[in-house]
Amino acid sequence: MPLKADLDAIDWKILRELQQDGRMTNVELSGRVGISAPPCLRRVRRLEETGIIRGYRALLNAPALGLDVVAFCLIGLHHQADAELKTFAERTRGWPIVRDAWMVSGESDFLLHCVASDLGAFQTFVIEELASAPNVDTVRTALTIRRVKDEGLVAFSEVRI
Amino acid sequence: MPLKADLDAIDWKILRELQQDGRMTNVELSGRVGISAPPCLRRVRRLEETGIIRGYRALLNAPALGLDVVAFCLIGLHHQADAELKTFAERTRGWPIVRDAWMVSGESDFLLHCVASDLGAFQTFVIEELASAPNVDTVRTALTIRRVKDEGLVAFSEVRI
DNA sequence: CAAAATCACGAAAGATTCTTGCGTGAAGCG
DNA sequence: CGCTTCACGCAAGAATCTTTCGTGATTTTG
Repeated sequence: MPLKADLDAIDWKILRELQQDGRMTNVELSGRVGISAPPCLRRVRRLEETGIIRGYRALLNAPALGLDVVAFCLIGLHHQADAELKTFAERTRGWPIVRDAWMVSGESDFLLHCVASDLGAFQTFVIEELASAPNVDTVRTALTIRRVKDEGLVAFSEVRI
Repeated sequence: MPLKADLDAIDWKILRELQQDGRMTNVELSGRVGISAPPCLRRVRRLEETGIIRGYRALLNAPALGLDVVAFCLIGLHHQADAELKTFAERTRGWPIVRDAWMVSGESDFLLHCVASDLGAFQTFVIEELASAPNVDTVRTALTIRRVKDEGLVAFSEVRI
């Protein structure tokens, strides 16, 4: 399996640890991956600078914040030319309810991850904003009941090189 | 809009900042939200202890790690009794390719966020693992072309109380 | 209405951590 | 074989974290 960056086993451990706890101190991290603090920090900086680590984020508890509705929307457009795709992608960035969005291939053209305070707010968004947006053909929604799994990008079992 | 926790404007600012940069130092954070470091740290600890902040995570760049395929799978089961739903939910936790998963209502029963090194690995997973798992009725996949939006849970414009 | 209690803030100080600057040893190359 | 390169780890200064404590504002209570 070819890699686009040359990471050794220690780098993978660092990624795994920071994925589990992004606020871990460097000394704690260095101890877990088996090297001293200075080279550990240099590795983390390198991973950040090369873009392998895109950033750090606090994970928030939606229900505790009064955000009771998490849903996914699959959007089909009438026309899928490059300009239309870009136009719709830009539109998603203006909708605060849409937390992240993907352009996809398959039966739909976009997949939207939405968070709203209640069902009414979500339905208003779907009807008045999403479905009535230009070029939108189909809107299929899936309301989430509960999160079943929540890991980072890299599997914990992953060990390479 | 009723909230399940009593957060003031400063708490919302903290959540917004830590969502954008989860590794921000406490002094930097305290300066941004307009209070001194000690009370700021107390607020962060409180948000962590009450579970409003679920954790911190490094965001990784999938293509740079040789993970070229990101896809979503919509799964329909034959039987949706509680036991069957739990069984399938448990099964998703054993699949490393599945990074996070939701139980949903609508046309499907589960939505899986999958990451694989290449199309072959993903197809093997879909055919040999997913579609052939017990009780699985339908599998619809949407391969992602690119990420169009990527924010945290709380909108940056959000200001409450 | 006044007194007590509660709460959160901010200053100060000690402990921890970060970060940089070398010196050392191993691996790759001419 | 010797030079270069690279990454590690020690040590020290700078920055940050974290606790303690005093103060003032708000709320509760008699």
